[in-house]
Amino acid sequence: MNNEELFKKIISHAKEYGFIFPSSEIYDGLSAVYDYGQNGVELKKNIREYWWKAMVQYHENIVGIDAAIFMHPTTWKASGHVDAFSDPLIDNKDSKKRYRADVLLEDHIAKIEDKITKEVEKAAKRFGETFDAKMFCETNPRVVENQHKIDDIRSRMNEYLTKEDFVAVKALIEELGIVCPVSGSRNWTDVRQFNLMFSTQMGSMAEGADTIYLRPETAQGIFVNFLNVMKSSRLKLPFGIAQTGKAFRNEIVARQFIFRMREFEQMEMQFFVKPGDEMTWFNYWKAERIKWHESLGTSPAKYRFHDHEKLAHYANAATDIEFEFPFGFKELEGIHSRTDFDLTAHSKFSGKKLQFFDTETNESYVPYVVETSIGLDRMFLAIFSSAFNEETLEDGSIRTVLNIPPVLSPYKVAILPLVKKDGMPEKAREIMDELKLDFTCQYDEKDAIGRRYRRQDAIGTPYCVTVDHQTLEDNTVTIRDRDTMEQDRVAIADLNQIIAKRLKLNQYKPTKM
RNA sequence: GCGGAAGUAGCUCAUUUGGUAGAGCGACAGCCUUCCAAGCUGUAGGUAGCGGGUUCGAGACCCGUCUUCCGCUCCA
Repeated sequence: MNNEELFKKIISHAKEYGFIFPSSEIYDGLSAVYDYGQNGVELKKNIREYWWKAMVQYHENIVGIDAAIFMHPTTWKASGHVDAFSDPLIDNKDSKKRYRADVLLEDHIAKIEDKITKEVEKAAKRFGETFDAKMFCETNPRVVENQHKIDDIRSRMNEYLTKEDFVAVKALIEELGIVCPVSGSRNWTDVRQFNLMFSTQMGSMAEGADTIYLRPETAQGIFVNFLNVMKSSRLKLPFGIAQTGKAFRNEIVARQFIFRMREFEQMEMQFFVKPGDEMTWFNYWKAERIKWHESLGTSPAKYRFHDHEKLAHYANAATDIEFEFPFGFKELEGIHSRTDFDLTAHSKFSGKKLQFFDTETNESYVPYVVETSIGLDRMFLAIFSSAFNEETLEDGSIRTVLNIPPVLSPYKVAILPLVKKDGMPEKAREIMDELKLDFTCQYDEKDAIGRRYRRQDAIGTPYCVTVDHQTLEDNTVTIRDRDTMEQDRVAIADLNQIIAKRLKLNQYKPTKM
């Protein structure tokens, strides 16, 4: 089976067993938007909790917040998102090059301006010292005409861009006969507003309402709360602020199932450090995060670092943790040394002093930031796709099983009466009522026992507790392990403790800072 | 955005050149069953992705559109 087939199987398994459904499927779905089903929501929640514990609960100097998705519009000016992610773009179909439509028009204007300049220079030479450039420009018919052209183009361009009338922008480009500098052709696509950020209006009146963006990353919610948290928590550098939550990006091409979605969930931690210490912490978190991934038991060969050579405007070091998805190694998590870029920018735009006062040196300074940022949906896909297995058993039959790390499994225990008589269902219900207080449990009495085991395998339940005839005599049950299919006989009274102990096995423990 | 492939029941797929839409599995109800999906009986579930065209008649042919997957591109 090749990877493409495997990926298709994984996607249909996700749907068939209630992990992930296409959004609004009864209306044909919505491109690159997905809903988590009854089992998916549990797995996703467990991943989030596993991360949260590793970050917040296990580190005394890391706290969490939950910032709103809506933020003050100036946030995105300070962060650089407004400038970086909002342009009218047009592609040349022949050269496949993409241009900003306004830049193409400005270049065209510049060419006309060149013509005027040359005209003026020529005249200046001719008339010598008596030459009055201003008078010349106002009276020379060719210059006047070109100047009119420029004014016309510029005013129309500004009008169309303000109105976001991109059809008119394209028409203008075609009317002016602008060609692609690379291919020299006029074979243009439509002008499209490339705006990575989703926008909406705050205030129900259309007039006077402010444009509000849905956050394209959760990190800014942490930066704008830096002062609040520092002042209310008594934390000293180095310390971290963690957050999980939805972010939104209007990707041009959103693909590969839940790998690249327009609405997605991030798990981010911004670690504030003393300037100069950032590389030490960058390396600490690099090692720590890979350790976290490996604690989940997926083969280390599926992970690798990818150091950035070209750095973003805010970073002085950056690496990705890449995971081998069915469609190849792709970014799963980013670890970035963001310097003081964000706090300095917010300081400038807000006028607030976003600094830490170091009582050891009696100095105030803007902390540097080391960020770990992981896509929750991507982590879900990483876990789900590597857990999906079709095993060939000794008798040649095939078992479809999700080898999800037990700590992350949607259901921890299934309680199954061997047969639906002799009081076994009642006994099983009794056990279930106890266990469900601590673990997510499923009860199933329908069909043959073997089939019920396979049903649990398919959703990744690590333990099946079976009530049989012996149970009725001595209050013991069998507990079946999903991965080995082996069974142990244990006392009902010990079940809770045994399961709890097994779930804790190999769990992540942080390295001392 | 460009190119390729696909879309019939929850799933996998039939429906010979156009002639009133079917099976297996699954689900549900019941029977039978002492341990790894294969026993028996019954029930439910589809205006064939959607829209239009050709035709006496379209799941099938044509056009459009939507969605998904793959490659390129883009993004990070």
